Amino acid sequence: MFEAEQIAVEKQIRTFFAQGGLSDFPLQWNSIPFSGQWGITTSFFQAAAQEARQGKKVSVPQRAQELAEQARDFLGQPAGFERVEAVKGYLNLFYSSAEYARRVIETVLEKAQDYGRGDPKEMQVMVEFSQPNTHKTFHVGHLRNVITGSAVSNILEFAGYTVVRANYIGDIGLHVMKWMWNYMKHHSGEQPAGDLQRWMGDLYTEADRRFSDEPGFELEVRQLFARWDGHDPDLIALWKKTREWSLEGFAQIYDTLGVNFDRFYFESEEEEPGKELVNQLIERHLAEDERPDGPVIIRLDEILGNQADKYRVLVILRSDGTSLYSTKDLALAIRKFKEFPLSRSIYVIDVRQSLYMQQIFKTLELMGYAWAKDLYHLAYEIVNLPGNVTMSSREGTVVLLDDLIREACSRALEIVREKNPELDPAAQEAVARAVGIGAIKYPMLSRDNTKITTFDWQTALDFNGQAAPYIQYAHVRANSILRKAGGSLPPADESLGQLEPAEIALVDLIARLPRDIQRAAATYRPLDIATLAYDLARAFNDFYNQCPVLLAEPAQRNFRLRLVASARQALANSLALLGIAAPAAM
RNA sequence: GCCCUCGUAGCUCAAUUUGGAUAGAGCGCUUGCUUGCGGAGCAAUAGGUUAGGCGUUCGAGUCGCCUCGGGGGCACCA
Repeated sequence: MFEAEQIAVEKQIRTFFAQGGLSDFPLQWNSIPFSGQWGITTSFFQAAAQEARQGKKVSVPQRAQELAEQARDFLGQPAGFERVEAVKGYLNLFYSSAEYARRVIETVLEKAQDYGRGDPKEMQVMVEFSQPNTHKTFHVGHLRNVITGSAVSNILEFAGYTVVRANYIGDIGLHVMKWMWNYMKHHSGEQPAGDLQRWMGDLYTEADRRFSDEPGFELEVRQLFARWDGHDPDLIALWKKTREWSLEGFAQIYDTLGVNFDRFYFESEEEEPGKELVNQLIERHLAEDERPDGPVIIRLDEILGNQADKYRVLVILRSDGTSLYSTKDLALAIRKFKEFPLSRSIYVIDVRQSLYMQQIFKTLELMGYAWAKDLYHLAYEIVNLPGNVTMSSREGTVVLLDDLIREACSRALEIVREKNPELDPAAQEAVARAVGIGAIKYPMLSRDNTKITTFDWQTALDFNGQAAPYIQYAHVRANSILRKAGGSLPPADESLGQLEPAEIALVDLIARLPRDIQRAAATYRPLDIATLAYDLARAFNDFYNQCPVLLAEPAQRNFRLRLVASARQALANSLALLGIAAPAAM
C-alpha cells in the first residue's frame, strides 16, 4: 500500500551509494519489528561487509552504523515519513502515521469484503482434498485434511487464482468388499439405523474383525471383488445403494463444516482407464509384467540410474490383474489435466504417503507429461490420540467427527446461554454452532502442517486463550461499538495529527493483510492467516482497552469509529479464509 | 540398512521465506482490574545455554556437517 514512498526512498539511497563510491546491492526492506512503531527498515551490514571483504580495515557493525547515519543525513526528511533514525546499523523510516492510517482505513472501507483480495492471476489450480473412503466412518483424524484443504483453497482463491476444489472418493477397494461381504453374510437386507455414520462404521469394524478372525474368508472377499470386477449386476446394485448411504453422510459433514467441492472423482471410475494405462506402460517397457507369478512393477531407481534406494519400486497392478491405488491415481492425474487447464495440481494427503506421491509424480514425468513438475504433495502430519495412539477405523480407535461437533456445539451453547441470556434461542443456537465449529477448526490451522497433533477432549473444547472464540469475540466487540454509534460511519477527518501506539499497532496489522495473503497462498500455509487473525484480535483488544471510542472528542471519535470498522472488516475477512464464521453477537 | 520428518518456557505452539535489532503467545502458577464501548476480556510477575557439538557468516532458532532422542516410510493396504 506504500510502495511509492518506499521506491522513492530506495532510489535516493542508491544515489547515496553512487555518490559515496559504494557498490550497489539489493536493499531488503522489512517493517520495523517493534510494536507501536510503524514504518520500514533496512540495514547496512551487507554494504559494510562488502567493504571489509575488499580489504578495508573496518568493524562491520560500526561501519554499518556510520553508513546508516550518513544515509539518514542524506535523506533529510523524505516525503511521507515523519522521522528517520539510524540505530545499530539500521535505517528506520517512520510513516506519517495519521496520514497513512487514513489511507489504510480508506482502502479497507472501500473494498470491504474484498479487502486483501489479490489481482486475478489467470492461473488455475486444483486442490484435491478430503478423499474419504465410503463404507468407513469420518473421524477426527480426517478432519485435519478437510480443514487444511478447504482453507488452502480459500486462500488461493482470494489471492487471485482460479481454484478447483476436488474430492476423490474411495468407493472401491478391499475395504468396501469386506464391508459388503459382512453385510451380505450377517446383515442382509438391513437398513441404516440411527446415526448413519456410526452405523456404517460399526459394520466396518465388525467386518474387519471377522476378516482377520475367521480364516478362509479372505478368499471369499477376493472372490466377491472378482464378481464386482466382472460387473455382476446384483452386486453392483447393492454396492451402489450402500455407497449412497456413505455419500449422504459425507454431504452432511461437509455441510456442517461449510466445505464445498467443484468436482467429485470416484475411484471406481478410474479402474478401466488405469488398467489401460498399465498396458501402455508395459508396451513402452517402463513397467515390467511379472504376471501371473508377480505383479506389474516399475523399477524407478533402476530406470533413473540411481544407486541409492530413493524412488524404489512402484507396484501398479496386482498379480491377479486387479487394480491398486496407484493404478487409479496415475489415470486420475492425467484426467485432471485433460479436464482443466491447470497450472498446478495439489494433493492434500498425509505425510506417510510421501514416498508414494513421489513415485507417482516421477512415473508421470517418465511418461513424458510436461506438467508432472506442477504436481505438488501438500503433506500434513496425522492427528493422534494421547499416548501416541493412531486413529484407525480398523481398530475402532477413533473419535467420531459427529461426536466432536455435537459436544463442541452443546458446550458452546451452554456458555452462550450464560453470557448472553437475552439473545433469542434460535440466535443462541446459531452462535453456538459458529463458536463450536470455529473452536474445532482453529487448532488445526494454527500449527504447522509438519507437526503431529494430539487430540484430547479438554484442549479441543477449551474456548479460552489463543482460539477461535477469542477472535470472534473481538469481532463482536467491534460490532457492538459500531451498533451503539448508530447509523453510518462519519466521513474521514483530516484534522487528527497524532496516533496512540495501540492505534498504530492495529492499523499496521490491518495494512499487512494483502501481502500476508499472497505469502500464505505462495506457501500453502493457513497458519500465516491463523496467526494474523489472532494478532489482529489481540491488537484490537489492546486498542479497546486503551482508547475510548464513543466518548472521545469528535475528531478522535470519528477516526476511531472508522478504525473500528476497518478492524472488524479485517477480522471478518481473515476468519472467512479460515472457514470460521464471524458472528455479530455471541 | 536406506530415506523423510520433528526437537524452542512445566505443557501446547509461534518467530514476518530463501539469516537481521530485545526469541513471542496461549494453557497452567502467583497477584490485581468491572458506576468507560460486552470480563468469552485486560494488566503485572515468574518461567529460555532454541536437544548437544562443530562449521559458514559482519550476524544463526533459521543454512551445512556430526551426535543424541521422538515419529514415520520403504513390492502386490489406502
